[in-house]
Amino acid sequence: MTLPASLSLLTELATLSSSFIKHADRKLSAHGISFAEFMVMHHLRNALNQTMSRTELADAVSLSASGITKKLNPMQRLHLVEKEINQRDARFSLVKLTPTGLEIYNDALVTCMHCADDLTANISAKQLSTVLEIFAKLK
Amino acid sequence: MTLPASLSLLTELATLSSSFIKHADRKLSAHGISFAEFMVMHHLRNALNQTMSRTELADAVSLSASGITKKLNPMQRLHLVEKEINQRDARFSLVKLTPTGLEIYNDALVTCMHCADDLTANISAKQLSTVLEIFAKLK
DNA sequence: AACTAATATTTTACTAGTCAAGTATATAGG
DNA sequence: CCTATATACTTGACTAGTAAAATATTAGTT
Repeated sequence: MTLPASLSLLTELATLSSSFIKHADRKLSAHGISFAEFMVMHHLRNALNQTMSRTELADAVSLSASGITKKLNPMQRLHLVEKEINQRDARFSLVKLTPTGLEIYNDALVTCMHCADDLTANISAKQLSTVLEIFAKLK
Repeated sequence: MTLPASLSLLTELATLSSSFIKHADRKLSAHGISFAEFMVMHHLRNALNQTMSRTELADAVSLSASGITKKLNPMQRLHLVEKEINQRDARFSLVKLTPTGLEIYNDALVTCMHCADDLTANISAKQLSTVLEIFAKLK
């Protein structure tokens, strides 16, 4: 009995990402951060004013509300990010990448790009863009 | 400054798989198992004699040696899998899917295929096989 | 056979996440 | 206004994973 290709996609996706994240984690440890922390900084870096609300950020990195709180606490202590109170609504607190955070992000980015290149070493640029197009349609 | 596509692949892969696994976890909870447990049973189901060594299994699901021990313990208590001692080398212990485990796996498989179909609803069969081909080259 | 090294697994101590309950603030309806 | 409800976040109790040390067994050398 053959299984549908869609199921293979699900299982492959899980397996691949799990091993790549572990690989990236090992490499990023040189910068003192995890891949999850890199992802937080990555989203902040590309946000307007390098600032996002905690909920936006949680969604972006697929973490729960409490998950993002617990992830950001140590990052604040290390001055990678800082909290800003929203004047209009004191319930929201905005998270902003600090200059230190930006610096570490930029260093980590180089490392992460090496990881990404290793990962994609056996596929062509065309294939890469094909996969990205298809990824955009998954959900 | 634009980032290389390879990096996007890495970040998209992480984000997609994280949200899909959460989705699958919610659906599979109806069968009393997690997606990670499903993956363990999935690999066992497709193994010769529905039996694998713990190390093989750990590699297959990207878990550490201790991770697989902790994952299998409750599965043994629920009689989803059973331990078999290898006669030739008592260090190895083989893990086998039980009849109960197989039954639950088969039910969960249906649920998981629905998840996989939802996931791939917006892409064609051709695109699906293209992605799988490319996935096979990543590493 | 006895000592060393390698392999497979488990245990221990720790980190990172979840869900549910709790807190603080804002909004809407009477 | 004031109560009810919703929203944004945090805290607490718990689960799932890791790395490193401990244990058990096998294999290789002398």
